[in-house]
Amino acid sequence: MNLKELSLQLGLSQTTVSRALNGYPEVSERTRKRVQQAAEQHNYAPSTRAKGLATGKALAIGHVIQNANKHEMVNPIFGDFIAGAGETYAERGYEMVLSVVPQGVDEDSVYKSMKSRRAVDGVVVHGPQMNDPRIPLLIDIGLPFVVHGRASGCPSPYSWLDVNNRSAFMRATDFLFDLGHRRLALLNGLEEMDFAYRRRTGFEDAHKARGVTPDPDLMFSDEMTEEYGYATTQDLLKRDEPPTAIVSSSLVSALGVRRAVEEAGLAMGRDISIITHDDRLSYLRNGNEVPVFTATRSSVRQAGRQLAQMLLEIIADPPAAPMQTLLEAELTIGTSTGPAPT
Amino acid sequence: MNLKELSLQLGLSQTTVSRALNGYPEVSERTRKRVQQAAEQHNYAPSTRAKGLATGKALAIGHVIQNANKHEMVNPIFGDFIAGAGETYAERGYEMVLSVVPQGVDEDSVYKSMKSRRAVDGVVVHGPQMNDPRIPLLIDIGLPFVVHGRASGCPSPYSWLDVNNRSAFMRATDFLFDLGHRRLALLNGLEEMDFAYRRRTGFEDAHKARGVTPDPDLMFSDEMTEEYGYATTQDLLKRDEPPTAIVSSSLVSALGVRRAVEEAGLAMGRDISIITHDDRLSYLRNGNEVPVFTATRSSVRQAGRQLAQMLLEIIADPPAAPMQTLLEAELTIGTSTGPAPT
DNA sequence: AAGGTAGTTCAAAGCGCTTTGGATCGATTC
DNA sequence: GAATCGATCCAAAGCGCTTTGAACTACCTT
Repeated sequence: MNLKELSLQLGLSQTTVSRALNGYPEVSERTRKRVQQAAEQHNYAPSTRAKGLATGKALAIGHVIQNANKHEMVNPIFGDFIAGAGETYAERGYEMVLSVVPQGVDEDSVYKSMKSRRAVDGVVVHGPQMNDPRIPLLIDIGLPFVVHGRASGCPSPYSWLDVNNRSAFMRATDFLFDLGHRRLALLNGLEEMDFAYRRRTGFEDAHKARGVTPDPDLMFSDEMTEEYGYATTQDLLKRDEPPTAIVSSSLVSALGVRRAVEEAGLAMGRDISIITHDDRLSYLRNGNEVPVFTATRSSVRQAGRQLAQMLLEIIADPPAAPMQTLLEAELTIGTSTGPAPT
Repeated sequence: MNLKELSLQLGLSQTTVSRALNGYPEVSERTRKRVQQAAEQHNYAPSTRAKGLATGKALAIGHVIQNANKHEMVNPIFGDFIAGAGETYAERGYEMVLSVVPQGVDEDSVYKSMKSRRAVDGVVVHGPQMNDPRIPLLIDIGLPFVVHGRASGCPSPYSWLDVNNRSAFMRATDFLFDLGHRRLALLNGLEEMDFAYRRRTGFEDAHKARGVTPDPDLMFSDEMTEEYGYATTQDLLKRDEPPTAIVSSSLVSALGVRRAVEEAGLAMGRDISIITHDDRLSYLRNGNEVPVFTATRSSVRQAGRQLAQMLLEIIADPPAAPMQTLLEAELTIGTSTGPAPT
């Protein structure tokens, strides 16, 4: 069923039917009702393609997954973020287009192609790195976008939504200091990622505020796997002066940390304290009602929802200045932290 | 830049330019080269919408994420599956459209809408349950689809790609029997999921083949979280006659199992054996080179790639009979299994 | 020289929608 | 009674592509 057929059925012009369905005022309420009913009955919905062609809008937002980084790693937060963003799109009648960058293909060309094919009205930039080249590119080709995170070092302003990683990790570190800890380890993500840089800064700044010099031997950076948390912690515990507390960038790694700790016959919160960041992934909960780990937490799904709203606003009504949203992570107290052992 | 402008630039008709770019034979090689170069130079690519309108194809595949199940859980395998499927789409010039079912909206209506809006050429059905109602629906509305998994009890034939869950779990169970184990526990996923049903069947059938009656008190079914693995194992170990081996449906739960085991001062592979299914998720590896857990494994990313290929084939050239692919999981031996303690 | 042919190229229709610029009509105003 | 007006509705153009059917070459054939 298409517009033509439907309007023929109704004995109305295509114009009127189209206007009735799109809520224009120059259609009588009686007619509108009649049209809406007929549309429903015949299961009519305007063709996305035709509508897009006619309006010049794609009614779609692009998300690009870089497949290329080490180990073909899909970002574990991806699913939840997408779910959040998708909720917003669904509410607003937008479609979400996912583009996987094939091996050996330049990621830039994916954005250029999206632009020239007019396939999307805007894109979301995932996993920004420091000085991320995608930002100048997108500004250059004039494709609206919002970055999930920030990219330190980018000269031009741009829209973003980010968690205040620095303050989160500063608070976490402070919290440990308050508990009497002095030797703290940091299990961070890959340093080229902007969020990892900011977290390290928070960790270091908290040290400096207490007049403590952070020990480079206690700071690590890698892909945040369970194995990484386990192996690093094992190594740490073997040292002469092991740290009394560990700050982890991810719940996945924290599971590994916990394993090493328990395997060594130690108890979290008593012998060694652990704070982790928790993205509130749906399939990896930090306990049920009561959190297991003390954590800086911030729902990545909520971030997805909100970021999508920002992007749609920007598309609907391009603002003079970029939109920037900084979310604060909560510090939730679990059982993995306690006073420093004396 | 659009077709009209490009052909004006070149002094050719739109017809010729279109044909040159689409590889039709009635264009001289000289002209084609010229056209291709000009297209590249001006960054021209045909508008997806216009092309779709003209050809009647959407050049897009839909994936629907049900957001509605318990705990708003996004399936952890989702990211990797999508990444795999996306690779195929990218190679073949297709787009991937993700649709999140908003809370309170009927999932059926999402498929109907995709069909009536002609937004996609086909869809992938994720996470089939027993007697899944989506399958008759899709057959009814005539939207091509392939199911990732199977749906026991569906009367009409349909295309699917699945791992042989039954044989995988039968082999795993057999393997444990061969090692002398007799009291085996099963930590399965939610029973309404078809894969969970099949895995249980494999587990039970292996018992029957040995003349052993599976103990219902040792069989569990829940969402496959770390906590579930941990709590269940803890409980099991407290019993008078704890099982000597555990079969787990997911690596995430297996991590919990391991934690409970180690916390109890026992060693995997010596005091208690564990086999888990491993979807080879990129962010949750089963060890690096050497697997930690003995596991039935099958790459969900590869499944995504292959399933997407099937669907594209079906769309390009509808087969008389449905296409069905059964993948066999490998049994990889890690350090988590060993002879039953005597 | 007329006719046939393969190789190129093109004009125009059509895909299904939105939107512009009227047209129609009964009611209201002067 | 003519003019104005608001409320409805419509015909047709246009969005950017593909594809049909035809035309125009140059080159052979006979």
